[in-house]
Amino acid sequence: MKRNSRLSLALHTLSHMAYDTEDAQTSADIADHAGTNPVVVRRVLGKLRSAGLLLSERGYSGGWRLARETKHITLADVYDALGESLVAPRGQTDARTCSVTQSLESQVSQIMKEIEESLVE
Amino acid sequence: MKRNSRLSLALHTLSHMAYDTEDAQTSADIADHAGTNPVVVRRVLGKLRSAGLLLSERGYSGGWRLARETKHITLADVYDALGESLVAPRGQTDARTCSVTQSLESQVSQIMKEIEESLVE
DNA sequence: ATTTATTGTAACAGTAGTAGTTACGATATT
DNA sequence: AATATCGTAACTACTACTGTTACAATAAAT
Repeated sequence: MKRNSRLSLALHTLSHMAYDTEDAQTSADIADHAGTNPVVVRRVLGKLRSAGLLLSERGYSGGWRLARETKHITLADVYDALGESLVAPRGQTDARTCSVTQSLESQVSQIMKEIEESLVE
Repeated sequence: MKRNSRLSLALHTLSHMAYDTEDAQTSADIADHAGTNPVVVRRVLGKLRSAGLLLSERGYSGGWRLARETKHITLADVYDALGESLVAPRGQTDARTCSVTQSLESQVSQIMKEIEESLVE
């Protein structure tokens, strides 16, 4: 794994969860499947939890599960949850970002909402 | 300027060029407008030239100009020209990338093609 | 109560991409 | 010959990212 594979990790995890909505997945299992580290998984999924897409439970039989059906999770949701930005370096999108950038970002966001089937796939 | 502002730089430059298709723009001028360095500009625009979106001329009154009207340059063209990748770290998209990633990338690419007005704006 | 399994998070190291910069050759106009 | 410009290599500094270890907090199992 190298750079910016968070979106990839998030989408993979959501895909797998869609097939097994019953059991909670531990970050260790997810990390194994994704070929990465549990802490990395917790970091990424933590953002999805903050956005209300996932739930996590601590303790003995804890783990991660979907907060809602994947049918109702759009690519835009995930994208936004991760705070990704196609154009501007994250953090520079604070105040006087130019019109071109802004219009583009808003368009990207709208477009994202049109792809819902990518997670059902 | 920090990270991954290439797409931003490319789009801005194309926008400005759309207003003045007559004169060739020097990398120094473009860099001034964008608040960056001529070499950085040449690096980024060089990729657009390789993709056939721009033309450059060396020598005395040289500079950069559009290879075609911006009406016929899509966001997808620019995105592809820069070799950007939303999901996978660039370079990892070589062989056995998983189906989820591939289907997503292809969808993103298709979706991009639907936004042509963003450059005309 | 103790053990065990799990998340949450901080801290740190190594890696790698990026922007910025300088330098200089190649090229074209004046 | 002088000037202006691109093309590109080389280098530095910065920063984001992943991977990793460590440990506190929590919850179930025994």
